[in-house]
Amino acid sequence: MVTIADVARAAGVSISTVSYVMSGKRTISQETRDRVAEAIADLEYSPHASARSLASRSTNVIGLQAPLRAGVDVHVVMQIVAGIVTEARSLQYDILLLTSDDASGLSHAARASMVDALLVMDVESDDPRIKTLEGLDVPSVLIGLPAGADGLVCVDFDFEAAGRLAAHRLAELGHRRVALFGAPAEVLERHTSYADRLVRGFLSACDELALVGSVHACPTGAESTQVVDAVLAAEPSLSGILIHNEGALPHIAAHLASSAHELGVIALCPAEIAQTVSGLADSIAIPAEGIGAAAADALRGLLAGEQREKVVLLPPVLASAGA
Amino acid sequence: MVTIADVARAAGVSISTVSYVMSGKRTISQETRDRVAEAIADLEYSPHASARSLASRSTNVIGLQAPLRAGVDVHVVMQIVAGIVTEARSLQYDILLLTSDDASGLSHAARASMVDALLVMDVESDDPRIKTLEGLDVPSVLIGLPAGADGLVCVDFDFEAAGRLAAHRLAELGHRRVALFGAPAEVLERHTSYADRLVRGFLSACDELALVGSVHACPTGAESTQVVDAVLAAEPSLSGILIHNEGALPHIAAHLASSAHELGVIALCPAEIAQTVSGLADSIAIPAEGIGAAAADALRGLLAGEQREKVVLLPPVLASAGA
DNA sequence: ATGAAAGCGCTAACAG
DNA sequence: CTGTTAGCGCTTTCAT
Repeated sequence: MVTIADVARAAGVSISTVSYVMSGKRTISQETRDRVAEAIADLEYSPHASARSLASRSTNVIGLQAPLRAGVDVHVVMQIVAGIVTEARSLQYDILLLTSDDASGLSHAARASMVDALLVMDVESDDPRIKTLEGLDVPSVLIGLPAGADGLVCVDFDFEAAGRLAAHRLAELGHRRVALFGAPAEVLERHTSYADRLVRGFLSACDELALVGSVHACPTGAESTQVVDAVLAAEPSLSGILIHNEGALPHIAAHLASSAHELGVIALCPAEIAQTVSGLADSIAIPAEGIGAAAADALRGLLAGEQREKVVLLPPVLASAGA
Repeated sequence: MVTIADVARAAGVSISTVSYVMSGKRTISQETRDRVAEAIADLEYSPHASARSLASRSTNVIGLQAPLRAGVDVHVVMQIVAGIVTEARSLQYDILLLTSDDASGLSHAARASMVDALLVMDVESDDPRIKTLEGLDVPSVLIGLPAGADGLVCVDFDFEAAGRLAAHRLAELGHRRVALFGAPAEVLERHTSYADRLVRGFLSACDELALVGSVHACPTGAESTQVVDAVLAAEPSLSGILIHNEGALPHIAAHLASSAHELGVIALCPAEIAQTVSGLADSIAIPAEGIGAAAADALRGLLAGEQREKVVLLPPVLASAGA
């Protein structure tokens, strides 16, 4: 392997000069800088990451805990990760995908100095990882907005506002009886932060608007249409619905299109998903990639020691459906 | 931070003893081992990953290049990654998600000694990363089966056999004119390894069976039904199809269910996806998580210096559709 | 503007 | 069975 000593020798300078050329932390004569740069290029030198982080006490790596389990909307997760990765690359950070998804995985990564910061996805309303994170000496950002994370930076889409927005829009379209078809039961039962907040926003707005609103867990896939049919059977005057479930959306949309019911449908999902479905009244886009980018940027801010707001919520925007 | 010296002091032994207790590379008396273990637990010691890898010349990290771009089947990608992560955890490896998706990202990770091995997904039939990988001194595994990767270990689902299997099954069901509705055009145009192989297997089997077979790129979403309609219009006697496109599958299935055409449909997708769709004749499961696990295991084999076959292809299995 | 050298925390000889 | 110590490759004081 090529070491900094090889580069120094090739360039006819000392080791520290090579180091300073790379870091820019010292003024170096143009001539020397060129010779070093040339040697680096010639030898295809890349500094040994571990040696560097041992000496500098920083890794340029962000630890990421991402949900790979079932029930989550995979497009959303992938896009958030893509956003994180893209932003991280521009900041010269790499992403360590933690292979353990509990609190101990986080503290291990931190104590072993594997990461400069931690990014935690799929946060539950009352998440045990929160107190662990608060006790660590590496900065962290949550994607989600759990209860009692006062000390931590949280970034997410504003699902509560999205729920309210959807209810308002349904009311505006003249619907009086409305329903939210949401995440699969396992996600709701875990009290995943975003699902809880969406429900809260939707129902509270229904209350204020004197709408009759209900919430239904919704399985992924064709089964979802049975849930919809059951709800419609029980409440025939239901006329407007909000769907927050990627996997169910196309099935429900197709089902309603070929059925007698005239339902106003709002979809809450990434814009690209909404585009692939026809028959929607409106949609509210989940800016998934933006969430990831915002989270990575918040982390950059923390790492740079900036003073930041603790909570960043991306606002929902109503879009008329393409069809 | 807690260092090995702290542990040694607390346990009343030398630092090398602590090191050997952790690695098990030396026989240590039970008593000493217990004292050290206790000190480690008390102090919540985790060895500094960089210091360890600098000294030991290994990182216990696998570098992963995963496709986060559009067009790929996100479920498949997520499940493959989940398989990799799960297997990696059991092997005590972490996953570094490389934020650059080109050849230079691979050689950088290798030269900087950031990883012990590389795992590359979304391989194209003639992929520029192949010769880069061959020149590196870290072992690597490709997920895919490109042309001319003679020196490299490749793991994948046997898409060619799957294409043949589907054609045989369609023939068996009595269809004479068949079509493959495959990945989006951008994926086919990139000559992604799996898409190429599926086409090859499907068409060659059609040939042998004297079926009239055709292949059609297929957009994701409701638009896909237009492609199907267009093909059916041009070839009304088409009676059997193979769908290899997660994002199009539910739309096409729903569309055909409410249309006059009586088509035999085989889906090629993860089993969980097939389950969510009704109206399928049969399905062939893509064992996505298994691919990831097999790839990680192949890497483990390489790292352990085992003699291994260069190509591992998971065989396709026909499943009657749940509905 | 440049060098020399002292660590960073650990592993693995080498020495009992 | 255990301890001492020389590196691993780099960053960063001190020097000059």
